[in-house]
Amino acid sequence: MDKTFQKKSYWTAVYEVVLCIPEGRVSTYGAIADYLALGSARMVGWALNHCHSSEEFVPAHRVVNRKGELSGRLQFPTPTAMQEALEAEGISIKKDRVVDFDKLFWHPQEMD
DNA sequence: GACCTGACGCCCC
DNA sequence: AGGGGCGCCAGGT
Repeated sequence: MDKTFQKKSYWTAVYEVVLCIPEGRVSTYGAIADYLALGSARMVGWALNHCHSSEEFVPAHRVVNRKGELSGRLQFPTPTAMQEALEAEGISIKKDRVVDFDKLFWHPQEMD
């Protein structure tokens, strides 16, 4: 694919939602997939894997799996980048898991 | 054009 | 309660 011509694909919708995640909050692949009603959580994760293709910065570090684990941390430039990015926003990480994930969890439907 | 893979999640044993 | 398997959809090879 030629990135010079940004192809409007499935992940564009995912980016839009991810960009709406408030700073200091986190969301899950399943929640996003459920809100978009497109594909499945797996698609969201796969889409975020291509987030580097987006011109805009996508706060992929705010997206975790349903357990609140930083499942995609290994996909970042450095394995600790995701954790540090979250901690920079005031989110505590313990053993690759978001502390108080239940409280920090943000559902896209919340912005409606 | 067919098969495989993937930052997940839920149902079934 | 824990572990394993199938489903999801699109892109890449």
